[in-house]
Amino acid sequence: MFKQNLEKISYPKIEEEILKFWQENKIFEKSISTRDENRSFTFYEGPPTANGKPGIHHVMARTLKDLVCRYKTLKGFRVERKAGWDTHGLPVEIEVEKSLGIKHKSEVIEYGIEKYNQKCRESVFTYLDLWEKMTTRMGYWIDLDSAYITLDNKYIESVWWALKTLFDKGLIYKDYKIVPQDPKSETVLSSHELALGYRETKDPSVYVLFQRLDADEYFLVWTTTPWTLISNVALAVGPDIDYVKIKTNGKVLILAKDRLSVIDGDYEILEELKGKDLLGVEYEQLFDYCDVDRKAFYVIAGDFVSTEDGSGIVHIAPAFGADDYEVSKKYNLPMLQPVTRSGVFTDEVTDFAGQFVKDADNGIILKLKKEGKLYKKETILHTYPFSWRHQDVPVIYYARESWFIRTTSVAKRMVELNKTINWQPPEVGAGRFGNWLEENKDWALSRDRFWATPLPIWVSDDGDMFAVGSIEELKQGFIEDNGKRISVADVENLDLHKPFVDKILFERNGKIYKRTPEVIDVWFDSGAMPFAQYHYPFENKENFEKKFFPADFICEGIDQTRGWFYTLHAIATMLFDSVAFRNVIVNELILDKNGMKMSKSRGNTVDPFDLFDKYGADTTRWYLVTNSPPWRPTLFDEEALVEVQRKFFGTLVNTYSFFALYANIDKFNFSDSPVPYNERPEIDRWIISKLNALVEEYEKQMDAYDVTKAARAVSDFTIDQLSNWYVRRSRRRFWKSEMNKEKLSAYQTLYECLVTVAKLTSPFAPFIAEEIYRNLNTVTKKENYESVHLADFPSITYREPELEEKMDVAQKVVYLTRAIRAKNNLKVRQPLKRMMVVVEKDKRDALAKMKDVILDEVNIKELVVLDDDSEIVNKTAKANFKSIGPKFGKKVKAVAELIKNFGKDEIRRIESGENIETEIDGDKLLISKDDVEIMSHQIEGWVVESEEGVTVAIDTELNEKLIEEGLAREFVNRVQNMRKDAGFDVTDKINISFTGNAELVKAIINFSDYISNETLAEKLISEKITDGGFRQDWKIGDFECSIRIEKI
RNA sequence: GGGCCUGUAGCUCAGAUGGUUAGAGCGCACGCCUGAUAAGCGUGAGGUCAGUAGUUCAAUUCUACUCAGGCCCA
Repeated sequence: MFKQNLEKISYPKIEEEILKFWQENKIFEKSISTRDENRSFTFYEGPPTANGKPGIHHVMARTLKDLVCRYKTLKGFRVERKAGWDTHGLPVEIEVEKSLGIKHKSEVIEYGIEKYNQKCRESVFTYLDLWEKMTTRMGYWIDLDSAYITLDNKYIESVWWALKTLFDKGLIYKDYKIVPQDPKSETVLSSHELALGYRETKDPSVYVLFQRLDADEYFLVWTTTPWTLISNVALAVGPDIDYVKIKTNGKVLILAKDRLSVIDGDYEILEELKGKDLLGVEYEQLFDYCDVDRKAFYVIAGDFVSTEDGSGIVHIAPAFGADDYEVSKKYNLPMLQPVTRSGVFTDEVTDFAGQFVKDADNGIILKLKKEGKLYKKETILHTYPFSWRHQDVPVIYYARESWFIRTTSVAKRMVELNKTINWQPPEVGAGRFGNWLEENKDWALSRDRFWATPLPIWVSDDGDMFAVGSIEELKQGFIEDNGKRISVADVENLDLHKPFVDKILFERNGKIYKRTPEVIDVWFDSGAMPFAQYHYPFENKENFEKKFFPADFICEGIDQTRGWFYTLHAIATMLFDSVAFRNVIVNELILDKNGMKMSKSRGNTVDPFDLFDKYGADTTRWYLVTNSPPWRPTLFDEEALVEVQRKFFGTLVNTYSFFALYANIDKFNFSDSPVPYNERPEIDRWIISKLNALVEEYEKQMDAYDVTKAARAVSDFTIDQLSNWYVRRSRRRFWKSEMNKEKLSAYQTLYECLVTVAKLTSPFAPFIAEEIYRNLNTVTKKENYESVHLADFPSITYREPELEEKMDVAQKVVYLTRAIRAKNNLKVRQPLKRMMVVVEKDKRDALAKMKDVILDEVNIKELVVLDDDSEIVNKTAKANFKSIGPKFGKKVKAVAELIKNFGKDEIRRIESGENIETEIDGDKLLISKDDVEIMSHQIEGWVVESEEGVTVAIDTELNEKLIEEGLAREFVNRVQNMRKDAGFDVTDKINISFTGNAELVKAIINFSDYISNETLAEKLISEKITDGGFRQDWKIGDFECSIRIEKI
């Protein structure tokens, strides 16, 4: 027996059962182990940080990942996929700091790094349970048991191997760089971290006067960071920019000519000069807190100087700006940095010592004003980065010694390799990611924090250094305990984190080497996952090189462009001169219904678990994939989920239920051999052909990673073709009591459609697909798979394109006919005498063949295919612009008008292939057949409807017989409704008694065979209705009528 | 300020190598159909295809600019 009443079970409940089934029967494991080892499809899981709650956008990314992997499995690939967790880094530390009430980095040291890192380690797994639950519940198949975890020694060892390799290649170096840093955590921010904090803010915008040493003149200089003025060492001008010397308010000022608009009040231009004329001019130090050890305080050239804002003269503070630092190296300028790492002025700056630099702005401006060095002060609104973890803490650009990876040395290669990656959507790869690579800057690798992979570089007092690339090498080091050296090899439970690794020393050539204290950017951890997840090169060397690298497919959110996508790509390029991934789907954000970003503070987030409980994971997954392409921002709308469930899943399940209901009645179990396709009725061949067309389309889209189109195609087929046409049209064949070849063919056909649709649906909605597949296959045992996810992708078995086209025509005619009936208030139950169809010649044959389908569908007795040159067809002509456009150019409009006015005669001539000669503006023109579209819109005296070359007309005249038949149909309809209301089974036989007026009774009697047959009535008696049975009163047309039915 | 994307019906989305009737679903109104369907079908109302300019015989489609939204980068 096929399982029945599927439509009455809740989706979440089915899903729970399927989950149990998968688990108990290890279906996921089998979906890998049963696939050929030599046909691997490699997928990389981007490790989420498990210390935050999973949200709906994670469901989106995971759905995409899962469905591609499941699809590839269907296609016979072996898709091994390991889960992974990102466990290091500042986000983890921030959480721990919060819980410990730590506000500043120094407090961590007081608290104890060992204890602190232990807390970090513990906190990482706070949400792991939730993540695993979500992963399992949504049906995301990934190996959670063998998940890679970035804090594991093995993982770190692989990362160290990578770092040592880069170090030995000379790609890691130490330098000053101006880096954005979070003054609160005293930590350098990576560009991706920095990006999180940009927001609009008000800052002072001040114009400052720098006095020339050689003249009583002033340079007018603009800045939005007054606190950096204390560290000023030079002024930069654009050598080719025009400057002016002006007299205003009794002072002589120098500024760019294009910036004169910043001058308040009247001025007089004294002199015009080029920037290069100013080079070398010395000026008086603005504030004298700091001494310099080199020549400073003069005008230099800077190519970054613009006249878009400010005064065209840029103040240079090498410690606090990237451009500043670059240019200062060129001129060998001193660097003044009277600011601590936490953004506070040092004692040197006596007036502002201990003040946070941004807070000192006002005081500095006041001092300038007092000393007459301020020209004017305004406030500007601009975007400025703030710390992404500490609200209202502005990022400070600061010169720090840092370790860098020389990614610029492979920048070109990265660009080249990127061109071989298939990005979905392509513009992210070519545009966003490509541009980022073009502008590549060296990767700031080090972080002065605690909970991360330690940088494995050991340095001696004289600056000699080496990198350690394995635990084996580390064992050559020692630690000191009470003055005794203990070899690392003898240490139990090695932990490759701080503070332990900091205790390890090496002695080489009589020198002692100590580890540099920094840890590394967590993004290096995740970028190293292709090899680190397999502990390469210490283990799995062969498999890695053969199978696990590079990935065939990855998928993450757009926010990973500069994050994981970049680090994967950069590391793979540097280490293996290869891409890290061949195909990538980039998914966009999920916004709320109103297009707002979802965030905890807005309270508009969606809890995935709620959705799973309410609608099921399948519905959620299907919705996310089909609503809009994943690489477009999705506006999340819960009501649309309801619709998805009703429309697609409802229809699919009902189609299955229909099949199950009748297959059980007929004891169909597919034990007979299949009826050859070419022996099946037309409608069966048609749906099988359509089904195969769907498989083709699906495969094409999936292989192009356009998963939305693939899923939409499945949905359209299921709803429009399978359910609303095939099943509806074929219902009667299933009702028939006797089993014959024709009926067998119907069962086999519908069965095949359901199994195939289940397979195509399975990557997207793995639960319901499993349910349907198993319900079918367990009974028939047609395939030897215990799960749809172990099955093979359907192969193309049968196509009959001409038949598909024919049915298209028939469907079009039916739709038009129904439109006429609707417009003229002619119920479909009322049979009509005749319809006429006018079509183009090449479709006439198709139409004739589809006659029966059409007539049955629209309840009309006769179909006349009309010759379109028949007298009663009225034709009009229309210009074919595609043809006349290129031919007649400017005369198009006149020609079109001419064609529109063609009469019967011209149309006939054109149709017979004759050219029509005409004259416009004195030029002779020839209008040929291709230039004209002939339409047969009207048939004289008939109601018509037409569309794209098909015109349908129906004869609305009724006769007595037709009216009687209409009444009989109405009667059947009432009886059927009663059967349903009475709760009779579809196979129950009944007796009917009825009363009504003479006309109705006559109709019923005349059509009694038809009525009995339709309603499974043994007796159909016109009599006074007595008590008993199930009775209802009806109005049929204008007639009253009472009906009683009883089960026999 | 720069880069990329988006703007089509009240809402969510299709589509168009440039061609004269721009589609679907939801919602609304009316009607139909129902022996699987808490379904389905039809009709109707609803669109200056964001705006402006240009190229062209012809632009919603191509180009430029503008506006609005989003993301990324400064």
